[in-house]
Amino acid sequence: LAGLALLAYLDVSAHLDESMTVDEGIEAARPLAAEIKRRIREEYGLSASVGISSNKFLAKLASDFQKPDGLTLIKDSDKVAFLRPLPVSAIHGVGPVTAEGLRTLGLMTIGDLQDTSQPLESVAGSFAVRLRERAFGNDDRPIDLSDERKSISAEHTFLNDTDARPALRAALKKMALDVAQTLRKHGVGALTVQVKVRYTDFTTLTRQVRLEEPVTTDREIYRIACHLLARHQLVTAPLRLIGIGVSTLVAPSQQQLRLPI
DNA sequence: TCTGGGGTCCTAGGACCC
DNA sequence: TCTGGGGTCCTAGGACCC
Repeated sequence: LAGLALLAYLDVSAHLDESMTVDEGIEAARPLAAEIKRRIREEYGLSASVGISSNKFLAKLASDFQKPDGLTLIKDSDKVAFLRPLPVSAIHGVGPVTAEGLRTLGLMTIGDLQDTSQPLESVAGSFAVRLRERAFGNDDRPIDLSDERKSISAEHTFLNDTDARPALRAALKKMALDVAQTLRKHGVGALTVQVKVRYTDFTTLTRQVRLEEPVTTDREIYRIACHLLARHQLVTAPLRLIGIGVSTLVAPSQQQLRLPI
């Protein structure tokens, strides 16, 4: 049976008494969390892990803490100590590359991050500022309620690497159709079309083009994808993967406005 | 995870404009 | 003709997340 994981954030701060301290507010949310867990079990027969804290970063960390069926609170007064022993990779946004970069600076745990005065820009770029904030449990990201899509894509990895044109065309047509259907579902067109290829040695290239008018149909997307592949001569060796993506999503009927002069 | 698929965000260089 | 600087758009690639 396949697993399915869902994550949701709930901002209940507006329902708390103004006079409460942050820690009192976190504690006050406990009955609500217990009720949510109870109803998920009752209505869906599923367990859920809930984390309660003062921001999204800590709430997610808390929900991961006691994985199956947990309910974890991280109080503001405890957060710095709670974070100290955790590896830097526990911070959302720190993957293998950043973790290795931090390791070369001698920084393995979040506690190391709290204690260091070294500049972190060399390994984390503009993320360095947020990285230091997270190390102390600070995070001011709001809950994002918009469901706006920035891009839509489809890709296919072949069982056996291929440069056979019929196989590539068939894959491109299917992906163009998938992308066009998603565009239609969201009621948008795309001003940018991208192709992606990956070769046997895992080298991956992308090429894109910016259009004057948004595309909406699978035929247009397919045609532009073929054009990009040809123009940049991307199919000179067998492909392991081929993909199509669209971005710069706009209203489909958008017309170029002309000023009457 | 010797590597699947669909996303977001960031960076850096070049073109182009003022 | 070369000199500056700043801003925006486009393109390509990479890190990261789920």
